[in-house]
Amino acid sequence: MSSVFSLSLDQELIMTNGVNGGLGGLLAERSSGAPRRRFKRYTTGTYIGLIACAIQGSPDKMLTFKQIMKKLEPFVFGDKRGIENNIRVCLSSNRCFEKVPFDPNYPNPKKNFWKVNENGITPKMFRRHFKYLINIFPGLSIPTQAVDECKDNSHAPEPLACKVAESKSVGKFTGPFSIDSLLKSDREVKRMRSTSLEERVHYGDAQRGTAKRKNVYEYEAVECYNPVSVVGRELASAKIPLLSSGPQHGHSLPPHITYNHHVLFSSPLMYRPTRYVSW
DNA sequence: AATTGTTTAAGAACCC
DNA sequence: GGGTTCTTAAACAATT
Repeated sequence: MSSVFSLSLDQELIMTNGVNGGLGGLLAERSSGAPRRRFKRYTTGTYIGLIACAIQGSPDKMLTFKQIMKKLEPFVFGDKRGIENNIRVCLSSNRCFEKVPFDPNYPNPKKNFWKVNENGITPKMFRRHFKYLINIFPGLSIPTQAVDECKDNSHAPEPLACKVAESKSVGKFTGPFSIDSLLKSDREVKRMRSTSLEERVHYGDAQRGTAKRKNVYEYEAVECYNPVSVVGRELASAKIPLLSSGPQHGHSLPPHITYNHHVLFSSPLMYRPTRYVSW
């Protein structure tokens, strides 16, 4: 079975800063012996988002490091080794990426698939690394029907489903994990939840490894109170329609909208068909 | 030797 | 402005 994961060099997925453009900018060449390069933060994309998209665009939702590099190859210019290093750092230091043994019977620490661990995606990470998907997914911002029945929202984990029901918003979903909320300031979101959420399970570090991380995610963990993907829950509770049959702005949702958080990454429609990369 | 993964650290951009 | 987050570089270990 083959799958086509399309990436467009000139659209929102790829970082644009008007200078270098695309990964050619983010992944700029480093001249040997030169002082540490000043990097330009790109507004709409990061390594994490890109890697996640590459992985989720694969048929099995997991790739080896080599396969990841292969997927991103068209966007890699210049110092390939440095870029590989950066991607490795990203993979091994972020909890949103998870290793899967190449062969479970013979686990090998150096031979793994990498997959996206949605449990490791916090709202903050979502905003930072995936928010550009909002522009690609009209369904994430369209008015939605009120989600007023917990029992019918069987695809969504209970805690959020009930929270959504509490909000009873007609027209637009405004729950704590609504896209709007996700795009609001963390402070606002935390204030919204502070009165209703009691015990939260600490997630540990969203990133692994470095010393400077050790106290970083203390408060961020507050946003993850259930071992279920925050992103997935958000989409579930908002009953995001599949893009292929999604409603237009101002239209009501079709009756049989099912929760499929994989749409976040898997739909080929998330990319404009400007340039395709197949694998 | 090459590849893969982990860890540390510094600097810069981002966010509150 | 200060804390946080991301990018980059580099060293190192383990494995192929």
